[in-house]
Amino acid sequence: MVNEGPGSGIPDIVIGRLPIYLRALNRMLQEDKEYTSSHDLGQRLGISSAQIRKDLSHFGEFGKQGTGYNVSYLYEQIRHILQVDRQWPMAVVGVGDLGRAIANYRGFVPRGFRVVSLFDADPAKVGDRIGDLTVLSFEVMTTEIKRQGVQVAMVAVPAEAAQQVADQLVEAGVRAILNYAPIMLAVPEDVHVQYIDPVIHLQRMTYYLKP
Amino acid sequence: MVNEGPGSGIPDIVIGRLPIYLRALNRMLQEDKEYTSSHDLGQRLGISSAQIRKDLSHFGEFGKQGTGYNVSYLYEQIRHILQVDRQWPMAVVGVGDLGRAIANYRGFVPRGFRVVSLFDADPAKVGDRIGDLTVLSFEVMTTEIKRQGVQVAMVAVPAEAAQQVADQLVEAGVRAILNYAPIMLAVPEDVHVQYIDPVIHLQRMTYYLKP
DNA sequence: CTAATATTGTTCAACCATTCACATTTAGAC
DNA sequence: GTCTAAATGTGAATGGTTGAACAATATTAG
Repeated sequence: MVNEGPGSGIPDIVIGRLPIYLRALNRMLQEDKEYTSSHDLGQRLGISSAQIRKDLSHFGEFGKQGTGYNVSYLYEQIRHILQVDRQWPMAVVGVGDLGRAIANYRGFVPRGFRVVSLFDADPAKVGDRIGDLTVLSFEVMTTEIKRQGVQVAMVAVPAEAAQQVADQLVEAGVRAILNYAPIMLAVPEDVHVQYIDPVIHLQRMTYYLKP
Repeated sequence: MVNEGPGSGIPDIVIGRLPIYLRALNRMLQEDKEYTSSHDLGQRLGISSAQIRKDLSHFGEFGKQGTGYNVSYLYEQIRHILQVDRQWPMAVVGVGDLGRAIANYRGFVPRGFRVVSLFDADPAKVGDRIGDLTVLSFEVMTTEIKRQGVQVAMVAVPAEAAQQVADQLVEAGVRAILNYAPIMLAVPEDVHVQYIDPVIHLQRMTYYLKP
């Protein structure tokens, strides 16, 4: 089977696991591991081997019976499926402590992303240099994002400002937003949003922390 | 029905949505909204009203027919269920840019958590003051965590160090770990782990970003 | 070469989660 | 006081995801 592309009916939950497989495969590459199996991979990730085989089968046949999967080949295939076999320029909006940490993070580039512009509403921060980038004002955000062809943005502003920022990003052509503000964003159907709120994860765990 | 507590068979996916409901309810409180409905709440969150009613029904009957839910009452009930109607002392391990951002974040306290200690392996960082906390060395980590009764920790160290840190945390009595390092942790069954890796979220979105 | 072992891709059954639909209750209008 | 509209909580139906099992195939050992 060769089945790929959006709207082709591959469950979103399957797409959500591919990056996890990718991360594990990358680690295996670093360990100079040449072959793996669904069982091996599943062991590391706490996922059943059947599920891994089924997930991959949505996109093609990547393994060999008896042998398993060539790590480097499978890695490249999944990179291609997820479209991270290229580099996505990314904008970061909000340069507080978190925005700064994001801007300095070295982990994006090897995995398909690169921060190319920083924005903040605070005039006191505009002009600051972080790494080799200069913080820009909200006024130039739309034109700058358009100019650089940015389609992916990370939002690290206070909750109160997040929706307005998102609106401006969408207006400028951004199609994927990773939102760190603790609020749901309303965006057009064709714009993707993912959320990161550490407190949500913490609260999910305390439920189970009975004495 | 009065059904609460771990092992009582409430699906984990339901527990995972409660913090999201809580966040929306908190926002309604700020807006001085007195009543809400499953429909209203679902609208804001992009969740069906039926699902919200069913989720809540696992824990009791919190609404009134015809009227809906009293925001403040439902808020307190969910806070109680999740055990965030108290303050959990929290340790942060790894004081790079991210650890620093976490340590300075003002969003934990109003939602049930408080960072009470910081640790780093780098002797150059030990002794630094961040907010009103002093960075401590790994040597004193176990004793300090035990002394303060910390059960919740956030890990913001490089992937290579994360497993070792987790082992030490578990040894010290930590039962819930929020891991920012891009690697799966092996922990005993009764220890809970949640993961935050922004790149995972980004890669999940680029799949859909076909031209 | 043959037998034994390992592993894939896929089918099917079991399980889990979501949505539908409705009886029931409440508030508010007239 | 009665009627209408709004909303809950839940049982039944639907839809989706996971796991077990197996035929097919590759590798390795003898």
